Amino acid sequence: MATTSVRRRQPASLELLGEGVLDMGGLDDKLGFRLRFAERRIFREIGDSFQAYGVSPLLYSILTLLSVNPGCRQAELGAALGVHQPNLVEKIDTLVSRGLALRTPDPDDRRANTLRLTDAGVEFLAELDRIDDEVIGRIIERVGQEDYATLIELLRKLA
Amino acid sequence: MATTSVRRRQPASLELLGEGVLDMGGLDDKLGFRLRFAERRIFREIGDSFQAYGVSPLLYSILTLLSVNPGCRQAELGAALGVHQPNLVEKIDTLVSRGLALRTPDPDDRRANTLRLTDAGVEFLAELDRIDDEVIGRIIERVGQEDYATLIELLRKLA
DNA sequence: TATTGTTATACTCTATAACTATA
DNA sequence: TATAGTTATAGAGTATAACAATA
Repeated sequence: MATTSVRRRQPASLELLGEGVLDMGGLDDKLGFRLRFAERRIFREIGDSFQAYGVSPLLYSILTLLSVNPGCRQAELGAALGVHQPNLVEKIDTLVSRGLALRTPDPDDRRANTLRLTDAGVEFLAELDRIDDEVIGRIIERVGQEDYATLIELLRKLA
Repeated sequence: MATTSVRRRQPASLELLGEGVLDMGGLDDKLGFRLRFAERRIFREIGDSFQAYGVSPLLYSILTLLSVNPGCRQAELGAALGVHQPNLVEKIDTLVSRGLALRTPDPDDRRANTLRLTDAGVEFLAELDRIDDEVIGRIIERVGQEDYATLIELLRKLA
């Protein structure tokens, strides 16, 4: 056990190290730590690709669900994504103000809104899907098709 | 303690649904989505258990590294954890103000501080470790020892 | 010049209480 | 009473620029 600190210089780009600087004390074998690192890595890859379009991973997932569930309500969207309603309002506002989605009062229940993509939204999502496919393709290339599928299966089992 | 009827005025715990409400349009087969769900689930389990101690998963990881690397610098800690230095300052402040860690000027380099746990910090971490073991034990029980190990291995490969 | 720690700032995601207008 | 959406607010975690002291 190290009684004095290991003198390592280099601050260096955070994303490249993570480990190798200090004794990780078993931390790097823990599920929480590995999940955090993996999520950051993947979200950075996807997020960087989406950044030019002003879209976060969450916004992309909202667009995806709206495209498959036209006319759904905000409450349903929030439940499906695991996002609290108050946090969804601003996201929908963004999509509406950018002309990508419509928020229409539900005639059957005047408390509710129904959501759907505009034509511009459909087109926009198609472009994002193309980019997402590229990114995922690179990831699969890196870890292999089989491990990729196993990983998704295990993550599903976990949560 | 929850035997009395708990009045649920709120959206009925988002964490239990996630899917099953809408057509997920393949979103639930995507790595980013699954990582987000899994990380939230695990961090909630760990975070809930730590909440009574006023400790977040990140703070726990800091305590762990300090215990194994006494005398390390803030820059080293940040690099090992993938946390930018400005974001680390407040965390260290917290630990110091709670009497769990010491921030001592490095006599060899007067720009730097060296960090180490106090006796109270060591004791505190031991208690947190005990709780963490319990939580991880439950998770392993849920997914099985083999899948748990595979998952960590694949996450490491991914990031 | 470069690095350590720091301040300030901002953005994303998440969380809860409380309001409104309906139901 | 309960629900759908909203407002306001708060807390994590993460990101960059810039500064003082030191190397």
